[in-house]
Amino acid sequence: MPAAQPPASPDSVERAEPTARTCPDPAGAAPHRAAATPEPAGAARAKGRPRSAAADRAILDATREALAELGWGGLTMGHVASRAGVAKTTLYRRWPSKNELVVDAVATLFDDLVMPDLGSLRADIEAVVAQFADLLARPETQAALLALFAEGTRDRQLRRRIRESIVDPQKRLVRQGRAAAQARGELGADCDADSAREEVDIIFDTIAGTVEHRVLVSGEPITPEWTRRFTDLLLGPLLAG
Amino acid sequence: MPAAQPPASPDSVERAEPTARTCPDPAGAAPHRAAATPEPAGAARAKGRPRSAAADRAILDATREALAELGWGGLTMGHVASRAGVAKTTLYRRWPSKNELVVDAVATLFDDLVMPDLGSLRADIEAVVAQFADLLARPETQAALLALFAEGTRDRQLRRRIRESIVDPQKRLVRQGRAAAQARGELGADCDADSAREEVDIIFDTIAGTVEHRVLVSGEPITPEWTRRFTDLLLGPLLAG
DNA sequence: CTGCTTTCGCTACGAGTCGTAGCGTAACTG
DNA sequence: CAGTTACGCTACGACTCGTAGCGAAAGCAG
Repeated sequence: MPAAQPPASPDSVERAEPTARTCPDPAGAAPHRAAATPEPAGAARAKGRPRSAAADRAILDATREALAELGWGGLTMGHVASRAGVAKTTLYRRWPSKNELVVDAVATLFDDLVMPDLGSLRADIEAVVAQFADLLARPETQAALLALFAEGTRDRQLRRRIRESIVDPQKRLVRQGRAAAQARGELGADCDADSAREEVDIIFDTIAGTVEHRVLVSGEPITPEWTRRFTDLLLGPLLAG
Repeated sequence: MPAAQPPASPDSVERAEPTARTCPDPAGAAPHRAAATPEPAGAARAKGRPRSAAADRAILDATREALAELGWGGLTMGHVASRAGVAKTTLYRRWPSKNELVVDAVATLFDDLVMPDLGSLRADIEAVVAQFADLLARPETQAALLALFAEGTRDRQLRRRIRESIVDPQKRLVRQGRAAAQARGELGADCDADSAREEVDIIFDTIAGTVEHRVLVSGEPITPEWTRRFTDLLLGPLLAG
């Protein structure tokens, strides 16, 4: 017996303002295709009915909600579609699979992290660690992050997408913190660009990896006391070098 | 049309020596049951046909092979069963789901990690990091570890099982390294037990989390140069404190 | 206004997996 | 011997996947 789909009032997301462009892939969701079209880039082709920006937002919101409620394993494309008031085919027109959809849905959560510049390197590090811990405490993040990383170990394309959308942008926090500390005189100037980038990478992997492991694997909370001890670990050689 | 199962010679794993006890759960695979049986523990009830230890090994081996070839998402219970030359029901009699099966299949891989005692804390740390990096380079480990951690964020029972079988046992490496360094005089004696345990925890989370993040998320290799710099990070406050 | 193009909601489909049940048989104990 | 448990095998309903086809809607060029 068919008719599994509820009425769901299909007009609920139609006819909305086409303002915010959180659109995942304006030129088609096929990044693995190697420039088959003649025109190189840009050239916003406005032919035919445009894609509903409201549907984009409804889908991404529904994805985050479903992640929080059902977790990674419970999240299905059909579920997201009906929750967003959208047909399943509409999802597949924009994202090739669950993985890419969740990357876009979760990436925005990480944009809220900021480098506060509190006047000392220690205070800045502790503040960022606390922010990251709060982010990892959210159910959407918990459900999505490690599962995405796991999928990324098998799918190079996906891993690249995760890095570009979620991981690498956060390295700005380390760079900003270093710059602020250098301006204060807490840290010396960079010797050369390569060495500086390697140091940023190692500090980033250490902070991100350690906090993730503490929260998501060991399952223990990030207390101010823990943050202080962890910051001790980072500050020792940093201030010395 | 049925007959999807190949002949597979069902006797291939039957009639084998019941020696090695890598058996996952001798008292039944229901750890969530709260001691319903009258007898408290032990009391090896040997009634009826005993479970085939050879089947246990065949299943765990097949699980590791399938993980390496197909990854976490490609691993199905039916696939493991036919690869092990065993009925699917036999799997479900021992493990309630894929998650628990993979925990047992992967746990043994981590037992190979050893604390070498090379004469200095730095050499010991670098050796353990290199071992861990090698372990994380194996496809079975890559496919399983992060996926298990991800599932564990939703399933408390599973997370406990992961910690008890895979994660926590490796803390011995940190304890052994500390003890060796203390014997050499590189480190001072412990003040109290609580403080020592917290320090072991934080060092463990830092090493495990950072190396995992570097290899599995950033996807960059663990070079001797990287290991040296990372060890610098750990040694600074350790030797000072 | 009339075509032309693309998106949309909806339905339907084959393929695959899940976890369970039932059956007859095998293995081991007392 | 009877009693008990594990095993291989088959079959099942429920579910998800990703795709195809349809008619209708929403834009743009003329």
